[in-house]
Amino acid sequence: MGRAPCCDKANVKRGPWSPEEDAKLKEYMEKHGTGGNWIALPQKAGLNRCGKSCRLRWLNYLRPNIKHGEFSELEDSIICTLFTNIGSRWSVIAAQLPGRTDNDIKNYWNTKLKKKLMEKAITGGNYYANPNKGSPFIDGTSSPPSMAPEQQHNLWIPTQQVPFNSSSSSSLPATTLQPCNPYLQEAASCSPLDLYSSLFDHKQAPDRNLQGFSSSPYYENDAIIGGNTIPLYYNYSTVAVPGAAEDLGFMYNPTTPYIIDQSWLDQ
DNA sequence: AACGTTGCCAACCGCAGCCTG
DNA sequence: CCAGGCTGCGGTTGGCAACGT
Repeated sequence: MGRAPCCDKANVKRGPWSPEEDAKLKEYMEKHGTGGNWIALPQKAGLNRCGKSCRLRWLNYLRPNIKHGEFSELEDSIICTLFTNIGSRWSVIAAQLPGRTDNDIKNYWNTKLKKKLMEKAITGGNYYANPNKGSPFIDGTSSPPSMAPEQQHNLWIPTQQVPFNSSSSSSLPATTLQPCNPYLQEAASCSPLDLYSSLFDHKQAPDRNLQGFSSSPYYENDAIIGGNTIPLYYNYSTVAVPGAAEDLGFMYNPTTPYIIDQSWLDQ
């Protein structure tokens, strides 16, 4: 037996809300709240809408203190860092940004922020050397190597967190790697297991302590989410780079998710 | 001016997990 | 313990506006 529908879809209004409907819902909510039952609410409020639709409209648009409009640099930073750490858990991310809804953040990420990061990645301004580790680059400089256009398609952004600090890769969820270069957009994907294996095997690093999010003087602010402490502004991760003398520490720019240079993996 | 394309965002959908009887 | 109902979540879609040709 299938699930009973939450409402009679054929007989409820769908699509954009009218100002009158908004006013009815707002008035009802301000007087009575949900009463613990969204399904029954539309009838009580005199709305010909599905309860789920009412809930969504209230949470994303009508409830007090909703912030609309441009996201600040700080908000960008928080979204990017949390996305890097916990993936697309928009409700958790929204909980850190007062006045923003998960839907807003999701839309903002999908339409603007992700693109912004991709472009930033191409410019090479995406990561910094850890001064305590010396230069991470073969040529001894502290800046990332400049990338020729033909190399640029080798940058990838995982669509969700790649847990470097996990000892077991068997339970990793499927993920897609998106090319950073928006102009090439080559079809590409790999499982996190592949990526994880690459990081270990190709760097001959199983005995090395690849760690993410260790305590670090670079953390300026932490967020406590689900009992875990997550650095809000910087991630510090140790990876082994072919050709380098030792494992290298990178500080990732606060507005940059993991950037995996495919050329590292192919050596 | 007309048409096609792209970007944006509100809203919908289906699923998982929680709650309750 | 179990089944059904409800809520919350994240992915996806539809439609409108802006932009490009």
